[in-house]
Amino acid sequence: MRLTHLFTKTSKTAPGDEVARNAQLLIQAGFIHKEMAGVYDYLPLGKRVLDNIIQVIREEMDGIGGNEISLTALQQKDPWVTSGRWDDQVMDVWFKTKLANGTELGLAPTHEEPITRLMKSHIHSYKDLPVYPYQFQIKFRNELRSKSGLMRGREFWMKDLYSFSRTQAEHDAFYEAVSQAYLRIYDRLGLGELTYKTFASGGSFAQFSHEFQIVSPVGEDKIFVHEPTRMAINEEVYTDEVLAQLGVKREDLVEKTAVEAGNIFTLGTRYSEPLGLMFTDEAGKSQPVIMGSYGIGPSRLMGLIAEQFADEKGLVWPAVVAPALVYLVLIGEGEVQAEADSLYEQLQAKGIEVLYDDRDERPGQKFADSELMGIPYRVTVSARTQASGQYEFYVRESGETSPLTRAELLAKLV
RNA sequence: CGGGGUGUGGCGCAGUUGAUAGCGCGCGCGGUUUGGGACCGUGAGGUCGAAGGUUUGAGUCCUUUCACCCCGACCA
Repeated sequence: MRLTHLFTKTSKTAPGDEVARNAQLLIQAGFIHKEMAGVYDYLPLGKRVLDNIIQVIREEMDGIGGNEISLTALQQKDPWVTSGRWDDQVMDVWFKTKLANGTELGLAPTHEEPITRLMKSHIHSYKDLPVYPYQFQIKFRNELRSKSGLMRGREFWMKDLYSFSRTQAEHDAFYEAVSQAYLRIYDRLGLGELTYKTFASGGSFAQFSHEFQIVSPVGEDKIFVHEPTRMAINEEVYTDEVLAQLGVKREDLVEKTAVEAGNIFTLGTRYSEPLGLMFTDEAGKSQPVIMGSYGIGPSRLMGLIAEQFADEKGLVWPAVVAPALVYLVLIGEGEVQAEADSLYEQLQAKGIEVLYDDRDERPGQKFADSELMGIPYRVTVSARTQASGQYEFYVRESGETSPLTRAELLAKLV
């Protein structure tokens, strides 16, 4: 993309009403725009980052047999009444609204009820199982207090996967497959070293659920990490009984602050039973489907990655999620511009995402913007580089600069 | 929802014991510049969050209210 085609602007100053580093930088660099507390618009560059995160998750979900769908945000009251979760005392984050005729509706904070009801049209026999629908969707949660920029919004992106299995063993195997896929996701996003699969409270059908906690000073959760096994325990289940059960000793655990970036739940028949999602087994007997739900918040991950890798100059995106791989700086006009144009075309033709700074701006402004935006690599084309026959290649993360010919540059990027 | 803080051009801010608003950035125009956020000149842009009140006079004082941020309680 040419920057002359990009409508967003960077700002020299951080917004005064944000304290969270992720929100400050993302707004300053023009990635997002705040509508209200906990509600943000994604602008072109921010949308790319979000989409890149989503794509990594999508690939991993498809890899374990997921079927991508898109459910509605508007929710009919009935299935939620049936499950017992329409009550504001039970589900205290509801946004509720009404049809013109007065019928009550809700804005989905999660999707167990509708997906369970929906699957009744498609699951009848053991031959129809197991299945794993998932989606990326904006969830609505009326939090008492939103905070920390993208980390905790009232409207946020979520990947929610639901599993429908015949037996507990079949469920357990898939649960483990999701767990492995999640670890691969955090790894690919550059967060692997910081991620701990964490034991958390489970519910009626399992003693534990598992959270994927990413160690970060801006976290809201306290976890106790067992480094040798890279396992952790959320403080909510940090008891002597649990420690004994998991075979770890208190003195081997280190307390850390972390951000919950994903969680996986065994639901058992919590929803299938009341909503009547049954299948006929091999013996011709009707059985409730065994379910699980598996969430990851792509928007929270975006905030976390922004926060985690930023430095004093601005954002620093890992290449997989960056809005572009290369920031191409043009300094000059005429032949120099023709050279930059041709490089831009060639990189694009090779499938490399490039932000081409073809604006009529001072070099300093272009350099500063490339750093604020956190694009992994910067290539400068100027009269100087024309004369030497080598571009200036700059790595955002390390700050290192080196001269490269076009062939060398292509070899490095492709 | 309890406690604390903040609302003044697009952004960041100043505004004294009350006298009808200013600075920087950004933006328009003219010119000089062109490898680290240039410079000179000139201009546009604000019912001071909202409503009510006190006063000859309110950005400033009083009341109510809305919004935003932080801490706490609660959550992907």
